[in-house]
Amino acid sequence: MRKNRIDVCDYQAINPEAVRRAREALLDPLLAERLADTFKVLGDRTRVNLLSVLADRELCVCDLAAALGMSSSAVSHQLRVLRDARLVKSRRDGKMVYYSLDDQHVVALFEQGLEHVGHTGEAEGVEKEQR
Amino acid sequence: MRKNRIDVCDYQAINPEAVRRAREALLDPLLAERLADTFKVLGDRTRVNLLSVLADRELCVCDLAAALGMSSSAVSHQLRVLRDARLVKSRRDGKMVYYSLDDQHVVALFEQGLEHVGHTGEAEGVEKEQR
DNA sequence: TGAACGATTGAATAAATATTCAAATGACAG
DNA sequence: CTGTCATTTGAATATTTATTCAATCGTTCA
Repeated sequence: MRKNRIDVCDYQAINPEAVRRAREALLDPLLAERLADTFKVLGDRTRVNLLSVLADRELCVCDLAAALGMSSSAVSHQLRVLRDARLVKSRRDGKMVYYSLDDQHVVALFEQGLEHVGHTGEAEGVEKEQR
Repeated sequence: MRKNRIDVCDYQAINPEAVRRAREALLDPLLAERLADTFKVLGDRTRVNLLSVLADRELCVCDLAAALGMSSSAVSHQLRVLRDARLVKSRRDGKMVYYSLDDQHVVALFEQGLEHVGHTGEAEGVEKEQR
C-alpha cells in the first residue's frame, strides 16, 4: 500500500470533487472566527438574561445584578464581554453606569434562536419591545 | 446602618421599580438556558465551518474532515454536538454516513450573525444556496 | 479632604470543552 | 469468517471561561 497515509483519510478524500466544492462553501477563516465569537458571547445563560432584560430598557449594573440575583462583580465581568462584542454600550451618570443594547440585530438573533429552540413556553420580554 | 446588606446592593437595589420590570422582561429560565445552549453550539469555529459547508450540500464525515483539514475523529465529535442540538441529521449509506442540515433556521441565524459581525469580507457559501 | 457608594479590575478557583490518541463498531468485499 | 475502511466512542490532556473575592477607581456629598 502507498505510504503517504497520515490518518484515516485526511488527504485521500472519498470524493475529491465534493471536497473541492465544500472548500468553496467555507466561510472566510477570519469571518468564521468572528461569527463563532459572536455566537460564543450569546452562548451563556447570564449574558442571555442580561440581553433580554436590556432589550426592554437601559439599566445600571446594580439593578441588573438585583434582577438576575447575582453579584455586581459577576455582572460587570459579563457586561464587559458583551461590550467587547459591541452588543451593549454604556453611559455614565454620576456614580451609576447604565447599559443598553448597542445592536438591534441581537433581538432578531434571539428570535431566530427561539424559533429553533421550538416554542416551548414562549418568549417573554424580548419580542415585546423593539419590534 | 442597617445590617442586612449582603454585598454591594444585592437586595437593596437602586431602583426597585426598574428591577421589578426587569424581572418581568427576563426569559423563562428554561428557555434562557436552551437559547444559550443553542448559541453555545454555534459558538465554535469548527462547527461554524461544518454548518457553512453543510448548508451547501450533504457530505460524509471523511469529506468534511478533508475539507476542514481535521481528523475524522475531531469532526465526528463535533458533528455529534450539532446532532444533539438537532442542527444536523445523518443518514447511513454503506460504510459512509452523510450529514446535512436539520434546521433551516441555521442559515437565517448565520445571516443575522454575519450582519452583526459587519460585512467584512462578505459571506461565501451560506447565503447562496437555500435562500 | 475624606467617607461612602457604584462600578471595575485582577488573581484564583472551579467547571466546561475541543482535540488527540487508542480502541471499538458497523458495513462490505474477498 | 477475515480484513479493510469509515465512523464512532472514551479517556486523557490542554485550553477556555464563569464566578468569587479582594482591592482599586471614579464620583458625589458632607
